[in-house]
Amino acid sequence: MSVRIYNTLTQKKEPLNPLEPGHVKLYVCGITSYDYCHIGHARSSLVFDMIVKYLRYCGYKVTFVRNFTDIDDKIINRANEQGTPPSQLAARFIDEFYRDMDYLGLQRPDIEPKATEHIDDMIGLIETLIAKDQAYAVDGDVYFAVEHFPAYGKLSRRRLEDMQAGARITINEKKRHPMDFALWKHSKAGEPAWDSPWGPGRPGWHIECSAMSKKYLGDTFDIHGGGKDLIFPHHENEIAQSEAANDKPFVNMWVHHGFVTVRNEATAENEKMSKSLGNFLTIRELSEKYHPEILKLFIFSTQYRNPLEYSEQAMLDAETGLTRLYESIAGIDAIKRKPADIAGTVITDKEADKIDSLEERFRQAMDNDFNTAQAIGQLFDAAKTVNKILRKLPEEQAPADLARLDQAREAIIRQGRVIGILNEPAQVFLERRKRETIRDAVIDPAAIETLIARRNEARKNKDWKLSDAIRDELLAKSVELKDGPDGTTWSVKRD
RNA sequence: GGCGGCGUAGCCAAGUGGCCAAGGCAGUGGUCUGCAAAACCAUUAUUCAGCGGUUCAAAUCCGCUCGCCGCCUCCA
Repeated sequence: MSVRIYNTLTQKKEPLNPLEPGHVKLYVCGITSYDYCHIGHARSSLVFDMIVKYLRYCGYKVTFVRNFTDIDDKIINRANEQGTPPSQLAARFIDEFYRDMDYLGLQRPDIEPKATEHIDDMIGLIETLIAKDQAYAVDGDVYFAVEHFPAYGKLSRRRLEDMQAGARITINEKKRHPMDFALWKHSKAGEPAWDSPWGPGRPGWHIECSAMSKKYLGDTFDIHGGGKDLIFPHHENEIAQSEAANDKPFVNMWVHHGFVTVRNEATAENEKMSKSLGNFLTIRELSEKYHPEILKLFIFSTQYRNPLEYSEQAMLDAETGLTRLYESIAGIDAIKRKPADIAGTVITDKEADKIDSLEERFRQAMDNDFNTAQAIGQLFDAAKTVNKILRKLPEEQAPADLARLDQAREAIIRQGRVIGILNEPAQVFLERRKRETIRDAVIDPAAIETLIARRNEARKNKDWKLSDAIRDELLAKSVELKDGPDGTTWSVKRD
């Protein structure tokens, strides 16, 4: 059994076979730092974090590189609008990015190279391409000659002729072929500039990834990832640059995740969330409303390659589901343990098997191109089994049953953490959730406790009318009561 | 126009040719409860957009039709 991953290059699921056995080298295109990150960036970060976590869980050593594009036309334009130096703007949004990543609870990649710190590497690569007649300099610019690279289009499956037909290509007299793309751009007065053999300028967008991946991962590495929108032109161009320069295959597997879409109220249709459409929701906004694990459960409830529609309702569903998992764990934590000296068991073979096979079923789902949706289904299935057992657990329990429940608890948490959830003690999560929901309640906890006491007094006197009146009163304020064997507990109902 | 993808229950979403088509949310009936809530049990797609084809066998493979989305311009 092995991890199978969908490779955009071959359009097939393929077994992962690292060039260096047991060591996966992964490069992911990171952000261009000129604005706050949106939920689409969150999906990207979460998906690759999950992939890294899962591969490590499987025993692989993973070297994970993710870059920052900190010099680019968009950065320059935005900096000019705001009257700040581009370098300052870029640095600021890298900080903001880290704040978002911390909210999501993500580990840092092993290496996070910045474009501006690798200008020399890029210049070296461009010189190699010019020497090989794969690139040419014109008036301080350098362009890649796509016609000199026969494999151009192999990732995005398009031919040069087809692209020209419908493309919106800006006419550029300097280019020999309309699809040639810039490796180096000469700088106008006042723009950031680095010295180069072609005069002062800055790198084109694509060359940084070719240069930095080569530096940190070598000429050929295992996996290169990014959003589907990067397939063309960004990744296509990276392949062209790297393979033309190195004369070696660039990347073995290309992994691309799908978009987050959002409903357009005007057209009632889903559309990609993007800056140009102005319909994006920032991670910062989400962080004010939702626990990060809710966002993760929402994002991983769909396989990473499929589109994902964001909605408040979907987030509320995810919250309900996450709470369900935590409550199941809390149920095990709350067992009043009185091990009895009995060999018997209340756990059926089928239930025992559900628990014993959880890890295996989880791995099967994840091995199949990181099918988190299916994997999560296995977690819920296990939680259901746990609940079933808890319900029939006697006051004095068989040690074997307690051991099995502890095993279940451990297994659910361990698998959950691969997708970034169940990181907190269940009680902490549930208590905090309760506190957070209290904020929305129109009544304070002390008053609730007073009412509960009055109601329990009424119940003792079998004054059901008063008892129900108090319960209804609290329910009207979204406070839900639960009468259990150990007294009455309450929670805030969300609607 | 070129290329890629999607269409599975009220909603979300798995399904790598062959036991009863996972799982979640919502719903319904029941157990429990003074009544509730939670939990549990049962139930909710004789069917996988439609039509053909391949096969002993297809949601899964092939073709066509319809609908939707994305890329081809910056984009996760």
